[in-house]
Amino acid sequence: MRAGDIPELQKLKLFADMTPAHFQDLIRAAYVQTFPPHVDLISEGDHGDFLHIVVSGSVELYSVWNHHETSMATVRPVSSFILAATIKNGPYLMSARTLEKSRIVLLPSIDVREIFDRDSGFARAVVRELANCYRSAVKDTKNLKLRSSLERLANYLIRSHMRSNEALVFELTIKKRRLASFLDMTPENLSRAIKSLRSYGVQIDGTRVTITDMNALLKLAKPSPLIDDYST
Amino acid sequence: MRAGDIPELQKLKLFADMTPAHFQDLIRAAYVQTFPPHVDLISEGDHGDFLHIVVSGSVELYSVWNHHETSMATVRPVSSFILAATIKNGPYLMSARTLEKSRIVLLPSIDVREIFDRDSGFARAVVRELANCYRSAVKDTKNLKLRSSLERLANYLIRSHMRSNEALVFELTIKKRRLASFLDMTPENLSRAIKSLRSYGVQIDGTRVTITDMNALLKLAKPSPLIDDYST
DNA sequence: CGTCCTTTTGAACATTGTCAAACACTGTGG
DNA sequence: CCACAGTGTTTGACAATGTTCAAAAGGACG
Repeated sequence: MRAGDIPELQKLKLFADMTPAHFQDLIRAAYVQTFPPHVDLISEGDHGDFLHIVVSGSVELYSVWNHHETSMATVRPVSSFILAATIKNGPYLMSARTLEKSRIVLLPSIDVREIFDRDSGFARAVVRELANCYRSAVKDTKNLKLRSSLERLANYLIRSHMRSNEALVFELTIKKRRLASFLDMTPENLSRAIKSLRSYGVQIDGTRVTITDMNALLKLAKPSPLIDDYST
Repeated sequence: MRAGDIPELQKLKLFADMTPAHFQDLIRAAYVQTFPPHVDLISEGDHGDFLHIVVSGSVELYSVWNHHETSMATVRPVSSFILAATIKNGPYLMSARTLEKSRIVLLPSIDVREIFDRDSGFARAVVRELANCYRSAVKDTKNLKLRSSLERLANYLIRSHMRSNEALVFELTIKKRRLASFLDMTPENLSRAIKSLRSYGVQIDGTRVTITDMNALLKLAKPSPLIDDYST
């Protein structure tokens, strides 16, 4: 692969501060692949031989234990995933599958670790990225432990609202089934929670969300920059 | 502060790979302080001006939202905490308080960031540390989402058992109240869960845990290296 | 138009949380 | 050394929350 092949890669902050020569080295052995929807990319427990980057489409990170499955996150372009396993040269802690047709760049972990040792700009970018990942994960834990499922749903909607330029009408970007799992609820429980939100000025019809009383919703959700991520 | 003042610091993998000169620079402006039990060290939302290192005693990391508090982790010697906030120069996501009389080293964040930029050995160590923190946090989330409270307790006991050299009789190192919060249960619920574990060959009397049927406990807990940390 | 999948609804059930009270443990001061 | 206060833990009754199972309703797509 060459530097110009995937211009989207340049958008990644992870690669912004490295020397062009090292960037070349990094992507020389990389390759891009387009996957159909619902294809397993990696499986937890496997060894992390590649750093993955979603160039288009979207990828679900999920985990399984004792026949239960839970949705951990959705990765959207342009972002890398499982950086920690790559750097640590350890097993993946999460599985990943495509949600839709997706283009994925695969960077051999060994090259990532090698360039990481040689290029201090890249090393710093890796640190920033890992610090962000860690802080997101801490926020996830707080969200789960400190809030009820109704409060988690309310905050999820507020985050979605922020990401859609504060529109009061917007579309859910994931299926309700997966949203339920992401919020640690059953689909039935989510369905009922959605009904309960009507008394807080939220209408959800199919995938279309309409917020009619933001104050009531905020009063319930009590969003906090120390728990909720308004970036991404 | 001088390099020889706190020999315990040398034990930290975080400082193992840096040049002695940079280590000197890093700890020059640092200071050690001994705190009584139950003293607040940092408060979430505050700005991260110091990297903290527990030299002796122990520290609880906890979080608060909407008048609820939850215990996030216990930091034992010799470990740093809130490295991510230091590196990111961002607000703390968790509060910290001493659990007992504790000696804490305080390293000015600005120095940590400066040496981080100059010393690539240190930078790599920071990356390793953050990657570990992130992976621990992911495991926490999986533990919370995939397991029931009884299963979390069972796995907590198995981890404690491993840490006490696989002894079948050992002491709980934290008060049940905090353990409950850490496991995301109420004290009452924990108390009942402990009783339920009797049918899985676990007796808990005060702080003394006795495992009489490890097979039964393992069958319930189904521990996994992809969720449980047997290190620390 | 069916078929498959998701979502919704209802009812029974399980789990967990809340509140109040009893009990146990710890350390203090008399 | 004991009485006692203060804290932490346990227990019981009950309420709230969340899950399971079964079935119906709605959508997507060949």
